Parts: sequence; structure tokens; C-alpha cells
Amino acid sequence: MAASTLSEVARLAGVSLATASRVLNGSSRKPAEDIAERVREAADKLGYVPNAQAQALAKSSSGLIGLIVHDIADPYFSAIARGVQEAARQQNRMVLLASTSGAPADEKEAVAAFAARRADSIVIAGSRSVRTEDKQGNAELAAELDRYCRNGGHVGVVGHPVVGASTAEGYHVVQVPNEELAAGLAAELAGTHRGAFLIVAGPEGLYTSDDRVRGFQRGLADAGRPEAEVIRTGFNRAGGYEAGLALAERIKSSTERLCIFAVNDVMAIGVTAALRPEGVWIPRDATIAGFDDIETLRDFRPALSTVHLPLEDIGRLAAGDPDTPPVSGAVKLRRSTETPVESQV
Amino acid sequence: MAASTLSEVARLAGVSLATASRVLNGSSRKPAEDIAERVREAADKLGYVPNAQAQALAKSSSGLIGLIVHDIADPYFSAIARGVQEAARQQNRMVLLASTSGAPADEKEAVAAFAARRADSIVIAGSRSVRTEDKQGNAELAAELDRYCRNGGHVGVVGHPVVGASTAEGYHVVQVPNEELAAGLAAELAGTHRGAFLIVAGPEGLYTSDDRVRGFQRGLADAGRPEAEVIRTGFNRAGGYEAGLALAERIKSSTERLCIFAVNDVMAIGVTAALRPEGVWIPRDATIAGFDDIETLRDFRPALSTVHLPLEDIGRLAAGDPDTPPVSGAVKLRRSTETPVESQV
DNA sequence: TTCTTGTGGGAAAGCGCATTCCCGTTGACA
DNA sequence: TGTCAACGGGAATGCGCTTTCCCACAAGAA
Repeated sequence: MAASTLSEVARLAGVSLATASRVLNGSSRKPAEDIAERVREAADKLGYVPNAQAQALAKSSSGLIGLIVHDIADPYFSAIARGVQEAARQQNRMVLLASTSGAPADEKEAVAAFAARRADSIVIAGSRSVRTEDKQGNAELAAELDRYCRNGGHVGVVGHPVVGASTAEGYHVVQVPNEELAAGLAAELAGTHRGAFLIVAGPEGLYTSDDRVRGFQRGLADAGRPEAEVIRTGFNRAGGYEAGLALAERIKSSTERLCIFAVNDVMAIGVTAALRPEGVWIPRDATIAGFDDIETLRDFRPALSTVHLPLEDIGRLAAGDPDTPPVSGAVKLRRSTETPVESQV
Repeated sequence: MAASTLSEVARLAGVSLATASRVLNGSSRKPAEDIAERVREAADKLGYVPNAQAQALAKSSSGLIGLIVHDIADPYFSAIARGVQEAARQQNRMVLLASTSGAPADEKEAVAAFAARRADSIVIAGSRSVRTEDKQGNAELAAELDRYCRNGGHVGVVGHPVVGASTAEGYHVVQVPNEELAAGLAAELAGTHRGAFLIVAGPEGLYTSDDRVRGFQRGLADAGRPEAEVIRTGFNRAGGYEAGLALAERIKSSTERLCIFAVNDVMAIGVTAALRPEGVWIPRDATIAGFDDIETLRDFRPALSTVHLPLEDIGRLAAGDPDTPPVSGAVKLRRSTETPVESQV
């Protein structure tokens, strides 16, 4: 990648480097109009494209914002990414992308890479975990983040702070009221569902999952209902599918209707997909609710009850957009938790 | 963003800048082990993170790969993005993201921004168009790309070349056999469907849409079937929804079964969503097929007949991954085009 | 022992740009 | 007409790094 440089432009225009710089790349000092015009002409003729790297080096500010997600193809993350991207665009910056499959070690590496590129800020989406196998990774990630913040970087984390990260200057957590919303969902479901509840959760130690489980249980308790059984599985569609397979027999042989809370939408879809070929229909034989309100899944049938999360706004907030309202979700009861009239107790 | 510099490390280790550089940031010359160790210790103690901007400036190669999509939250694009991301990771590079909503003018700007950052290569996903309102934008985009290529950049375009771009060195188009695949789909559908066909297409001038329409018509013709009527609408879910609304009455009042080909999956979903509340059921009252085989939509019911496209591979290919097999799609007939036994003619 | 060759560290020259500081010019004012 | 401030352009420095070139030294050959 070579291209014409500012000094070439300056030479062609017959002015100094300084003047050319002032004309082309926004400075507080505005050279005279005739000179400016000459410089612009020269730049145009040469097809001058300023070297952002060099500018960044000279100004020590890169205009970059780093985004860390588990998987960019996951609709949850891509929705957040859209928000980050929009915020970046408004701030006239560009976003650097890193996918890590959720491994803290990879995230640490990504942070280091962003730091190397001198990104002005870093957004970490994707749930934190306290699983023992992630312990060392988390510590290293926290250390890397601390260093980045100490060097003047801004960090926005979605959901939960990185374990062990000190609350340094520039460290910012976008709170997502998972627990409250899950409690709200449980309360609403408890109002119409008479039978037992069951939770299909992610692995223990995953904050997002744990919060939603805790909230749901609390909501049930507040409604005077017994605690729900919890099934642990993968935090994705495959996990839900697996859980669905395990549940099918049980649902078919039981007389009591079950209400399933899957801790996110794609897991709920997985459960449903596994149940269907077994002849278990939603909401006829069991009901199910998810969490996130993924846009792409909104046309899914039966329409999935879930908790709406303003994912785009979350992304914007994490990217430091000041005009974005704070996160506020909402319970959305839809077809998948409707109790058929004839089977109501 | 300030951090400790190489010269600080060098001073602390008591060596020269050159030596420190050679030790820390891969060079062909390997200093003696004891010295190297000293440098590494110093770097570690200072928390040294190499400044990639400066490295890029010195080496004139940034390790960046720019990705342009219409909308990162669209599952079509996020799937491609995943592929690009993976390829980048393998090549030890980072991806820079830009969303443009498909406007050539924005794309041109994105290319310029990538060029400014001296990205090693640029991937443009998202369909090209020849609509008159895009004419000037396309020309400017082409000029910008040409300049980028002439300066040694590599560009990979998904689907169709940018209108007006000269086939300069480094310009690479990932061919997607839209027409052939659409023809294949039509052939298969013509085998089971006896009634009329209708195409819900994107706006005229959009290559991807036009190719699929043309292919489908050709497939029909080859099967001895009359040409299908074409409805033009937006190339997204909303467009499909609109078309669905317009079609509902017609389907209900006609005795002939209609087979709808929506030129992409989300449009097909939109059509279906609009039809359902009108009492038009798929595949009972009409059948429908899409294109792309979006992963998130795979659990949709009735399962959508579609054409599978290896989107991740496409992303990888566009990012210049040599180990990725060429693009080859496949027709997937599923429930949405099954002709109910009782209504077969 | 002397000359050659090879080895490895250091000095310095950029990479492309922003910015500070300097200086010549001009206009206002007395 | 003389003085001073304000203005605007240019030279030079430095951002953090890579890399070439140079040189000192040691080891091998003659």
C-alpha cells in the first residue's frame, strides 16, 4: 500500500508541508483561500489520501474503536455490533472487530491487539464467566484491560464487569437488568401458568445465565410458586436442542403442563426444534419463553414469548454514545406461552 | 492513548533501539539469547505494547482488512462477516468494519477510509446495482477502488464486480452462481408444482435480485413452463411483507395454487408473515421458496425451501483465503414447497 | 602473525504527518 | 512616517518504529 504523500502534494502546489497539512487535514489555522485552492487541486490531481496511520502517530489518537464479540454471526452480537457501528459512525470513527468464541484468553489477546492499534476505546460484548477453567484467562484479561485503561483507554463492557478488573478510570459497564427482567417474566408467567416451571440454563458460572436464572426463581418465589428445576447445557441453540431432546419423553409422559424458561432466545428455539419431531407442540403440550427478543426470530411460529432487550442501544451505550437512553427491557408475552383455553386448570 | 515505547524498553535493558526491535517484533536477525532475555524482561516490566500504527508506518503494511456490508445485523452479512473474520484471524490480521446501507456513496467513503488506514485488502459484500440514482455513486466508488488497487491494495467483491471498475491488478470477484442456482430451483419446483409461479424480487437494477429472477425464469422456460409474473419490492423483510399483503387477496380468491419465489430468505419470511394473519397458510394455500439458506431461519416453520449458499466460505474467499473451496450452492427443498397430497392435480 | 570473513550490536535515516516556533509581511494607529 | 500587533507561511522537530548501513570484534585461513 503506497500512495501519494502530503509532501508530494505540497511540492506540486508549491507550498510547504505545514500549509498543505493545514489545508487538507483540518487545523485551527486556515491558510488563505487562493493557496488553499491550489493545494486542494494538487491533492485532487495526485489522488491524495491522507495516511491515517501517520496521522494517528502524530496526533496519538487513532479514531478506532475495538469491538469484541463471541461470534459476529450470532444475531445477539450482530445486533449489538450494529449499535456500536452506528455510534462509531456518528463519532466519525471506525470499528475494529474481533471474535473470540468467548474464551478469555482470546479476549485478552484481542485487547492487546486493540491496544497495539491504539484504539481509543474498546467494547466487550458477551457474557463474563467465573468458571474455574476461565480463571487464569480472566485474570490476564483483567490485567490487560487495566493496563489499557491506565494508558488512557476507555473500556465499555456489556452486562458484567470483567472479573478482577479494578474500577480504573475509563472503565464503564453497561448494566443490563437481567435479573429484574427475568423476575418480571416469571411474575407474568406465574399469573397464567398453573403447572411446574423448568429452566434451561447455560453453564454454571456464566453471569448472564446465572442472573436470569436467579431472577426467574425470585419471581417465582415472590408469586408463591415453588422453585424451578434447572437444566444446565450450552448457551446456544445446540444446547437448547440437547435439552429439548432430554425433555421430550418427560413432557409426553407427564400429565402436568410444563412451562420452560430458556435463558435466551436461540436456546428456546433449540428446545422447540428438538421437541417438535417428538410430537411435543408448543404451546399445546408445553409452553416456553426465551430472552433477548432477537429480531430475526420474531417471525418464528409459535411467536416466542421473551424479554425484549434494546441490543442496539446497548451497543451504542457501550461505545460511549451520550444520547442513548439507559437500558430498559420489557417482557413480551406471545403465543408460545399462551395457555390453550380447553386445557386451563 | 499513551504507553511505554520501544526506546524506553531499550534504555531499561541497556541496549539500542535496533536490538530491542529485533528482539520484540520479529526480525530475521536474532540477537544473542542473553541480551534477548534482558530485553524481554524490560518489556514485560514496563508493560510494553508495540504501537501497531508506528509499525505500519515503518513497514508500510497495516495488517488490516476492511469489510463493507450493508448492515452487520442482517444475518446474510453477518455470516459473511464471520468468514472474513476467520480468514483474517488465520492471516493474523484484524478486520475493520463499515456499514453503508448499500449506498454507493457511503461505500466510496468507506473505501477511502480504509485506504487512509492503509488496509491491505478490502472486502465488499452486498449487492451491486445499476439503478440510475446510484450511477454517480457507482462511478465514484469505482474510481476510488481503482485508485486503491493502483496503490497496491487488494479488493474482493462478493457477487458482481463494481460497475465501472477496471480489472486492475488485485481486483478479485467471488462469483456466486445465483443464476444457475435459481434455475436449478425453478427446475425442481416445476417438477412438483402444477400451478403458476410468481417472483417477489428486489428493485430492478440490483444484480443479485436480477440474476436470481433471470435464472428462475430460465429454469421455468427450460421446464416448458410460462414465464412467472414479477413483483418488485424492497430487498428485505419489509419488502417481502409488503408484497405478501398485496398478494393475500389474490391468493384467497384464486382457485389455482401459486408458488412464490422470493429472491432471498428474509423476503420469503416477510411474505409468509404477511400472509399468515390473512389466513393464507404455507404450504396449504400457496407454496414459497427463498434463497440464501440463512442459518438463523432454519428452525422457521414451515421449513423454508431455499438455495443454500456457503456464506462463510464466500467471506473467506473474498478475504483471500486460499484453502477455501470455490462457491457451490445447493437447492434445498423443504416443507414450504411441499404440495399437500390431497390437493395435487 | 596478518588478512579475510562472519557475527552481532549501534547509529541514523526515514515512514507520513501534526505542530511548534520563527520570521517576514501587512495593516492600523498615533 | 514610524511602531507594533496581528497574520500567515515555512523550517524543523518529533510521534514510535523498522531497517540499512557501519563498525568493532572474534574466529578462521594463509
